[in-house]
Amino acid sequence: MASSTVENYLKHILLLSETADGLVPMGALATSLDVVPGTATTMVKALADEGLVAHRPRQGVRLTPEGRQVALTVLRKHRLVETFLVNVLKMDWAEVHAEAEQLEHAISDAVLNRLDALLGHPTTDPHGDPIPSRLGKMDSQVYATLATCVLDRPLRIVRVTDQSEEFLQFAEQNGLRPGARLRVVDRNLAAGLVNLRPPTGDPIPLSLAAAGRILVAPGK
Amino acid sequence: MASSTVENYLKHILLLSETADGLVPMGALATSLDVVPGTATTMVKALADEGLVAHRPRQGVRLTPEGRQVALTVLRKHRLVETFLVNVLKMDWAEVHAEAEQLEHAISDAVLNRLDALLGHPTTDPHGDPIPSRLGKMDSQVYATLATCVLDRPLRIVRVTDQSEEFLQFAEQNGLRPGARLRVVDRNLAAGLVNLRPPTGDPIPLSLAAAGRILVAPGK
DNA sequence: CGCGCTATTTTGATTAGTCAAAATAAATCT
DNA sequence: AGATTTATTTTGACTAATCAAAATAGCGCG
Repeated sequence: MASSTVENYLKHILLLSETADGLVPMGALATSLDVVPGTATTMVKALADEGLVAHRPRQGVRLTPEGRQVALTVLRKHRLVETFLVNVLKMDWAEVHAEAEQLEHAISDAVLNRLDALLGHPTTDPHGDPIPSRLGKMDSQVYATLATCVLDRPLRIVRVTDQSEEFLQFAEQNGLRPGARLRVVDRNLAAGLVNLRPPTGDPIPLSLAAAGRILVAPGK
Repeated sequence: MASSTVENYLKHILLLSETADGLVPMGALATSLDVVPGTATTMVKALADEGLVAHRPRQGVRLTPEGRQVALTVLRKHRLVETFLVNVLKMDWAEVHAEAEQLEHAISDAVLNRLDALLGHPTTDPHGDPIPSRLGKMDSQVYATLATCVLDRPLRIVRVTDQSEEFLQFAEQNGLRPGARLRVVDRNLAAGLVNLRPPTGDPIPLSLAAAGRILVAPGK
């Protein structure tokens, strides 16, 4: 059995390798795990000995197929737990991430599958993040963000990729959750601002950085 | 925050002090936690430094009020989780103990209270074990067991105090769960046997040791 | 009273995971 | 190319939790 520390390393490598080209630099991994770089190096070498990752010294680390499988299972637990906490226990979507960080290492595969059935085999969690299937398949479709999409067309929010409580609370307040419809009325690169128009109510101003964390698709 | 190791020590001390007279001997604690005695001594001294237990060298250990509060919360989490796993996820009562051993250290107070509400504030778990209240009150009524109760009177099972999967599976199979009605038809001390009569079906023979782990009350 | 048994405590080592700080390699910039 | 900056790795040390085995304390018993 992998310790929760090992599970966390693998999960973070998986998440970071979505952005980078598959090779995750040590610095990024260390930052993401909130450890000093030396710790990450040491640990990654141990993971490599166990066959869970491939380490290219001075370049970065990538998951082996076995490591990827472990990471996907952890991610599946995390996202199913979040879905449970919001849909069944009616918790606020801003607070469930921290909870799931703990629970993802404590629930067995048996509980996982019961939970999955209870929730009706969901494919995304409350933030719109895709839930890996039991076999490790995960939707990896690429979406535009509010910082990059076309202006003045009807859009549908598909995902909010920010785990911080503050941002999620703000998003909630302004109806910025998966499924919501809106348009981007304009974008000011110099000021780093985006203006959103929800179907009803006042326009919403947003920083470009924040806008980049909201993924959208063309919405009818 | 107490580590799961610390939580486990406190929980085991709490459970063992119900049987003994409050002072738990190191040997019993070590056995219960499945560590060698020296480890228990070392750890208990550390817990004493933190004010969670009082250690009487060479005699035993007891919880301080603070330690007791932590232990009761852990126990509350354990038993509410078991109840959730059986009542909501429909898992088998024989397998939930092992699951709860992990989850009891991973769920926050926020989740705990949501679960409590979802379950309707239960006072016992699926095995009949009392669930400590949010304030740390726990029913500690003393019951007779099938090894000690009167013969040939209607009884009601209130609690099954054995966590092993094998025993619980056997009990399940024979309808020996909390709420079930039965009588003890006879008891053979020499052979170490007890014979039970359920309302319908064949009599059930049981060892005295096993009978001692089923608590009963007079049943109408 | 002293002897030996048993439970407990001590001592010295080990493992997983971490940090601080020094050493090294690679990349960048004149 | 040579010098400087930046990322990574190495080294040495630390903490929490554990075990094995030796030392000790208490107890009961002859």
